[in-house]
Amino acid sequence: MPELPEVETIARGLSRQVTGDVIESVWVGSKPEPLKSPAREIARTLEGARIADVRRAGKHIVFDLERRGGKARDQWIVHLGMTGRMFVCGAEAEIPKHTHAIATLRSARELRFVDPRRFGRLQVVRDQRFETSGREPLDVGFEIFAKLFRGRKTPIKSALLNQKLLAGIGNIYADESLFRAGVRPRRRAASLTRNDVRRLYDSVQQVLNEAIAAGGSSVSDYVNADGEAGFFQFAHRVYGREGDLCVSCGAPIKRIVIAGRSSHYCPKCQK
DNA sequence: ACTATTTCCTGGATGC
DNA sequence: TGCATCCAGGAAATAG
Repeated sequence: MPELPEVETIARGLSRQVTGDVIESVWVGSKPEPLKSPAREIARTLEGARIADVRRAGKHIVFDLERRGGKARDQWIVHLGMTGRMFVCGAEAEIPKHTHAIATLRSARELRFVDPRRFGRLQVVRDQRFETSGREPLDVGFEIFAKLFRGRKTPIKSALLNQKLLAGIGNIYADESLFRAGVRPRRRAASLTRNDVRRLYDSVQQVLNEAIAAGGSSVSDYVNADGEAGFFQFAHRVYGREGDLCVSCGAPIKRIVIAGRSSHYCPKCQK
């Protein structure tokens, strides 16, 4: 499932493939489509626009668009949800099931959005810079990071998943960060000591940077913009390892459910 | 203002 | 083999 490192990897790949290309026409699938903006507005905003850059914001892919001669700051925002894929292919390539949008490029290639589970979302933002409400975990300073958890009764795991606080962390990297920080997922966010928060801050940055370097985690069917799997799943220490032995102390990894999300941790290493 | 719970959605795994 | 059921989870909606 695409979280920050996977989206970062995809956005980099797409940026390399389509920056400078021009969107000639757009097709958006019929009726209940995963859209946040009306199909007509998406088509109107994209058609004729030049892709100036592709980048990541939180878990969103952002296509910065440029109009001929215009100064408008339009953007095409793509959220992949759980199973969404965004990739470039030739126009002759077979159109897979669950294809919801196709942008035809001047280079005669196509940019396609495919999402079986339909948790993904397409959106356009016009004349303003798209911003996530949460902080970027790799840019935020320690003091602001620490402040996010102050006074919060919610479990630290839930706080890490809350995109309004930090944008981009999902289930995998929340669990992996908490393991490295030695903090149990059920701990109330406000109960973390300054040292806990310090270790968590360092762990989040470490895990995300290592995962980006590994091209993300391919747990279900995630592949990057070039169709290649990432390999950070081999570095997971707790996620998906229920019953396996802790790499650090040998105790069996536990799995519990917090707010409906499975959470993995080492009962011996995490306090 | 917060927090917790429910809902959306389909493919793959599991169970009988 | 086949059919039903469960589960995964990001974020929005709903309830408390």
